Amino acid sequence: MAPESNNNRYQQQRQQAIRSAAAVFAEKGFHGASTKDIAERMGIKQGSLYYYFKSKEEALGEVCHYGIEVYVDRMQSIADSDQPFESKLMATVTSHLTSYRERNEALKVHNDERLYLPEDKRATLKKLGSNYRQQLEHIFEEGVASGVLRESLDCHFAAQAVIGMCNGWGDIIQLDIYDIIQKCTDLLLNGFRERRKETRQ
Amino acid sequence: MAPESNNNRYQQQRQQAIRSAAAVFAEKGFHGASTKDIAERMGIKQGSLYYYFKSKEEALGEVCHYGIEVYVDRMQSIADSDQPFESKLMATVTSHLTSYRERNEALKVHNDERLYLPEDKRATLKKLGSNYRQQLEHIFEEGVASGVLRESLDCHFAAQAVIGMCNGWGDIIQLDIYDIIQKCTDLLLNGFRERRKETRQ
Amino acid sequence: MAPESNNNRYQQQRQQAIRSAAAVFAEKGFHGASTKDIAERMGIKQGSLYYYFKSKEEALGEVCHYGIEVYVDRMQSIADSDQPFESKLMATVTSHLTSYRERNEALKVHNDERLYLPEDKRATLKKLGSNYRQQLEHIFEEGVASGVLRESLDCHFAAQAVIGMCNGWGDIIQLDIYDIIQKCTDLLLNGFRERRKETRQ
Amino acid sequence: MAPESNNNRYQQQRQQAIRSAAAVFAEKGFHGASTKDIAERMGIKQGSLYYYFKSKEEALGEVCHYGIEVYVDRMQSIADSDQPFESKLMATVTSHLTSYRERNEALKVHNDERLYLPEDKRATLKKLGSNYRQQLEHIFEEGVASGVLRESLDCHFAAQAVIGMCNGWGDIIQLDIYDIIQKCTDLLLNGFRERRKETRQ
DNA sequence: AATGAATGAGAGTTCATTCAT
DNA sequence: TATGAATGAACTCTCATTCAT
Repeated sequence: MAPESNNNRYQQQRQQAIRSAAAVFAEKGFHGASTKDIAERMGIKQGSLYYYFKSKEEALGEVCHYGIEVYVDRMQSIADSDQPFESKLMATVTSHLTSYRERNEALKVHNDERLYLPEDKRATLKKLGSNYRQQLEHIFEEGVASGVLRESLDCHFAAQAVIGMCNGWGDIIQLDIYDIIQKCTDLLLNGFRERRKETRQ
Repeated sequence: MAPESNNNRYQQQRQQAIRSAAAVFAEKGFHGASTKDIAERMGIKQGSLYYYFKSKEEALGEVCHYGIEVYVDRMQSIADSDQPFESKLMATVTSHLTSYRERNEALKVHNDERLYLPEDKRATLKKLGSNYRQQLEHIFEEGVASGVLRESLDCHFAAQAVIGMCNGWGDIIQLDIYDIIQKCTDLLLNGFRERRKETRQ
Repeated sequence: MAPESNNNRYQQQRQQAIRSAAAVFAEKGFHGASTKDIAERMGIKQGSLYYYFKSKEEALGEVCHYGIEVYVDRMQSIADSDQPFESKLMATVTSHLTSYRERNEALKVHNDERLYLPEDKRATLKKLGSNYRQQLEHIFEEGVASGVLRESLDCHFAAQAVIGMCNGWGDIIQLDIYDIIQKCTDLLLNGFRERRKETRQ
Repeated sequence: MAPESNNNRYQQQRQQAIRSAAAVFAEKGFHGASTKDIAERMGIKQGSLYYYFKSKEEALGEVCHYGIEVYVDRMQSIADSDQPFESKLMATVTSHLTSYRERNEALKVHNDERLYLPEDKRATLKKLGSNYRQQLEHIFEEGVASGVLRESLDCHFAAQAVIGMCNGWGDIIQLDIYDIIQKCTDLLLNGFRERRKETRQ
């Protein structure tokens, strides 16, 4: 039934389906959303959805994957680049915040609803996610090594804090994103305290 | 049928019901949880729940309210106190993180599931939440006024960032909470950057 | 939900449900019958059926069990009795044919639809069924030992043949059952019996 | 669209389709089997089945017909032959049991699933079936007339008994079929035969 | 001659809710 | 105060069937 090939029409429609599911799951949550909602948003009938997914759960899986993949890929290329620490940090924040904007729905679904996935799918996603956190940790370690960051920094904590803070802006999309990026980066580097003597750099 | 207020036994049982609902909603989400689940956790039968709530939605409302109320109250008393800024900040972080731990379930429900509430209930909760953020903003404003924080600080941003970062630790109950409090406060005040010349404290 | 106890009303209704399911499964087959059919025959609404069964499959299991239990019990008591072989044979045929009449529907369901049961339930029923066949075989062995039947008789074959022949009358309930019993017994007896000079009776 | 008859390739494919349907219906029952199952077994896609059948029900009709036709034809030629009674009986048992083996699936479907056919199709099949029974009855009548069987024999009963007994062996394909034929015939013969002084064989 | 895509009806199942007791 | 019983609406999912290509 479900063609494996590069059948173009099918793949396009399936992508459509994933985006529709993302939107609906983001709005109502996995259990709150019905397959009818998804199909309607896509402009097909409920039963037809099953031509593209073999279950609602599969749809959730696809959405989550779709939501996190770019997000992770970008971090990879940031980590691989050889900018100085400050640039990498800002690039990370930017990536995180703009990914959120572009694929907002799918990423939100990944963050909030992935727990309804079966164990094995969740494990796959988890690997992607840890990957992300580790890369970020590594960036911090480099920052410490290069002397930009304090010796005593708990890099694991730092990575988690960045992620948390960025996720906190998820809903508030209507703000000036570049302003927030700026301010976040500044906060992470310098904190809020009044700077004494001369300032850095 | 539903006794008016100060029948004591009734109020106790109702409180029980709210806590059970909190636990179940936190674990499975609002739509993923059934009234039977809630009743069972409470040790009564499904139908009997309706003696305490007139609908599942009402239960959600109560849980959310219960989840946020102490949280807000504490912020109030922190704001009203006259400690220096640094203390207030740490108190806030502490409050946020320990509220999360104590009423973890209800607070989690508030954060993740309140969107399923009808408009009016949601508005009430939102007011409480904004209240919280405003108080926090005000604390930052005092910090600026007292010279501890930089003149240029965007206090709205700052408040939001604190909330986001703290919320990011929600699931990670098994960590040393006082360590995290310490590190969060430090991050907010000083950032991660290597400190030059002399540091304060 | 489903009370275990000797709650009388519940048990009665459940029995009703089993009988309704038997009738409907017998008429339309397991897959051809719908839970709505069953509920309607019982005079309740479809959803209410699930108060008595947790799945359609469970209903099938109960019907099959109900169908075969008396059938097997009777064979037990025939085997345990100490009538001569001829009487036991006739009693068996009588039991088989009248069980079929009384619980016709449930027994038919057992014979035709039990393959849709999950492995474990089917195993339980199979044990009951083999039990039946073995008892019957044993009766034939006694017949041989007592000299009533020919030495060379394949008792396993004989038992199977009796069962097959009796089952063949399942649909044709409107006949004179005692006539058929008579004729079956006669057919079987004179086929298996050691041939003497002149015949008895 | 559907080509009229003697297009050869079409007829071959259609025959294929019938056999596939037989196999699938036999395994899962009419309602338990899907058109997709049938198509898959045939190596075509679901929708293409409708080039050969205009409905699933038509497929069932064809299978049932296919299942019973040889079965009946053989009985015809046995009845028409002029062997002695004993030979005809054994031929009948042999035919019944081996038809079952050869066309096992289609015949099984005829026996178990024909009830899902619409009234008129079922009537057609019933006529074929009665035909069979009547021919068999007639053979018994000849047996009585020729003095091989007892005067008092109920030939209708006898025919039914033979059919029942033979059908009882339907599932048990793995046995030595010639042994069963032998034993069945012996059982039947010596049961029905007029009892003489000495026995034959 | 065959297929991919879609459909609509109906299936089994769950569940919030009601209510007499 | 609590429950057993029932309900009806909604849900996920399956499937026979159609039809343009």
